[in-house]
Amino acid sequence: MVETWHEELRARGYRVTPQRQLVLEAVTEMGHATPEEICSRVQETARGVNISTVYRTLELLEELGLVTHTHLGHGAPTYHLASEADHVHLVCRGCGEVTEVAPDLVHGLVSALNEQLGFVTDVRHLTVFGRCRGCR
Amino acid sequence: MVETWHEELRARGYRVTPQRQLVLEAVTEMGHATPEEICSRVQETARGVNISTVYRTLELLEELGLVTHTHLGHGAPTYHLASEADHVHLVCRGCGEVTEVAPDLVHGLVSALNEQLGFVTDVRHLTVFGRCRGCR
DNA sequence: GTCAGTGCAAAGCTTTTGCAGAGGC
DNA sequence: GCCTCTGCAAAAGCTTTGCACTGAC
Repeated sequence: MVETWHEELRARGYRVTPQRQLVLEAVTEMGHATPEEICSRVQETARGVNISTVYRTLELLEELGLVTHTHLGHGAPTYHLASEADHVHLVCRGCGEVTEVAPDLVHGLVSALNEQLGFVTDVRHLTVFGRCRGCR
Repeated sequence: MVETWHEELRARGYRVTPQRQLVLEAVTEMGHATPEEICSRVQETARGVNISTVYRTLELLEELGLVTHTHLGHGAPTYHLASEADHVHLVCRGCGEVTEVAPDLVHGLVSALNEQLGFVTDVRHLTVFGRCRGCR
């Protein structure tokens, strides 16, 4: 799977740049990260990289289907690799902890929405708020 | 249930003001609305009301348990009455339409999370992204 | 009369945009 | 060499804050 996305980029008339490679690397290594965090990580390697480039790159990578984002609360969205196994996010209002759970937990919900309403759920974007065991 | 929240306010050392009454009325009438929209609505009655007052009031009303908010995507959160029947939000990525569905659709999910992980779901804050029938 | 609440203006934070120069192809 | 991408700076969108005046009690 080495760098096949380079071809994908070129095929669509986009260019392969160091910034784009670094952003994708950062997302790969960090798992869940905000644009700000990704930018900091990238800047450890290439100091000049601008936050607006990170935003533009994330938008591009998302369009290509390489990354996705989720809203885990008020603030900034977090990005992670689209190729990671699907998972649902649990966010605890007490301690703020984010847990990933297997998507089969929501399978019933997804089927019901599809059958009853024709609504196709984007499972990767699903975030459940509540309170974890320790914070009740 | 007429104005029992007035007592609640006073009991906690807060005051009952026209602005607070108008904001609560607006939320009641509008269902799902952003702070901006609520402000506009309030200003139809009382022109001088400031957006920062709306923010401060919503925060207070939420603390009192009278209203809740949900994030329906990138932009501003939307507020609605906490006393409204619980419901889950479906947001279509195609047309942006927001649909409310009965919470029993997610009952299986909620039970599973509670039994398997001890996680208590805040159903009112649950938003499901995807594509509606017309936008597939 | 006291002190919480308000309006106003300014600042804060995240994200987007315009533009000239840099660099991938 | 062409044209996309980048950095920079400025603007835009949403929310918060400081402060003096207003008004609920």
